[in-house]
Amino acid sequence: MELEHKRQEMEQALRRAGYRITGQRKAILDYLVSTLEHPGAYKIFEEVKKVQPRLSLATVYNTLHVLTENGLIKMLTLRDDNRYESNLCFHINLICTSCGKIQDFEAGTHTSPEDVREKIGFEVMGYRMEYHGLCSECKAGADQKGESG
Amino acid sequence: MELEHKRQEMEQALRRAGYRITGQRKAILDYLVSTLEHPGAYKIFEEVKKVQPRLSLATVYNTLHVLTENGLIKMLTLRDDNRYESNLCFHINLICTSCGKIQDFEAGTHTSPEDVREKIGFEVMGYRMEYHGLCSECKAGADQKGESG
DNA sequence: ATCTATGCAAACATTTTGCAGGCTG
DNA sequence: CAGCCTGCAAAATGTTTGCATAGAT
Repeated sequence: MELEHKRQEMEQALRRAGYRITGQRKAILDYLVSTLEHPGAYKIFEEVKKVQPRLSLATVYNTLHVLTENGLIKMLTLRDDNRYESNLCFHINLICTSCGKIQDFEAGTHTSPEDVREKIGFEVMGYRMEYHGLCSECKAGADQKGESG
Repeated sequence: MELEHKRQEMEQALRRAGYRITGQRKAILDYLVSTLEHPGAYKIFEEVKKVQPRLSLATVYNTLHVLTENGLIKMLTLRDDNRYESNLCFHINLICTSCGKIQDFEAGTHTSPEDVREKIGFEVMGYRMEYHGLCSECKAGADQKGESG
């Protein structure tokens, strides 16, 4: 199964990075790769608890932290809560301002709001674009360190 | 002065919406339109307090809420805190993953990561695109209400 | 004069931390 | 078997709320 494969890859990545694979982490990975929702920490806690009844919220936070740090999942931060997604391919997050649902939309290079409306009926009212990276100052600092080593 | 003008327009908008223009709100608007930083609530509190010493944090939150609700400012939510900006023209938020600084980049229709690097030396490592609007279900609901009224 | 907005502090929700013991490798 | 990871509960952080009073219109 495709998802099973994806989870196994994530486990390998964790192992390689020196982390242990516990039942809790497995279960959290399972849930994250299988859901299309963009769950928050508490939602993850509730869902995974069905499989791991003794799970604690702190463990969820710990695991999410580890996964984020290692680039295995991404954190979306909405106005009131943090959500997580395991879909790392580039896509547009469609955020409904009415019900709060988040969908992913696979984007081509020149995807436009019209494409989104035509294909899945999502009505775009506004958008936001973020680039993450290094500002010129920080890049200069990083370059210096890199050159000297 | 341009900024003064912008603040006055925001005051008018608030007045039209039935809000009162208090010294605190004026001062907060003043600060928001004048800064290029993307301050969080506490930063705003600290800065505006220099002008309005009796200002309370709750008032800052209240005002930010009112301004956001009325579309006069936008909230950026980062991983750990919420930031605000009064720049409503479309632009790309350049978020430095090293120092956390946020800059705005005026974007054309086809701005690319290369443009950003060439023009201001920001090195793009990743990006995120969000569309905000109505999902198909919510749109259907809104249409029904609209038609029956 | 009216009624909203303020300041203060307590309430709240969410995330992090510290410690003793269990489990992975 | 060693040391990381877990669960629990308490601590820390950021935001909201309730109430009496000041202040805008």
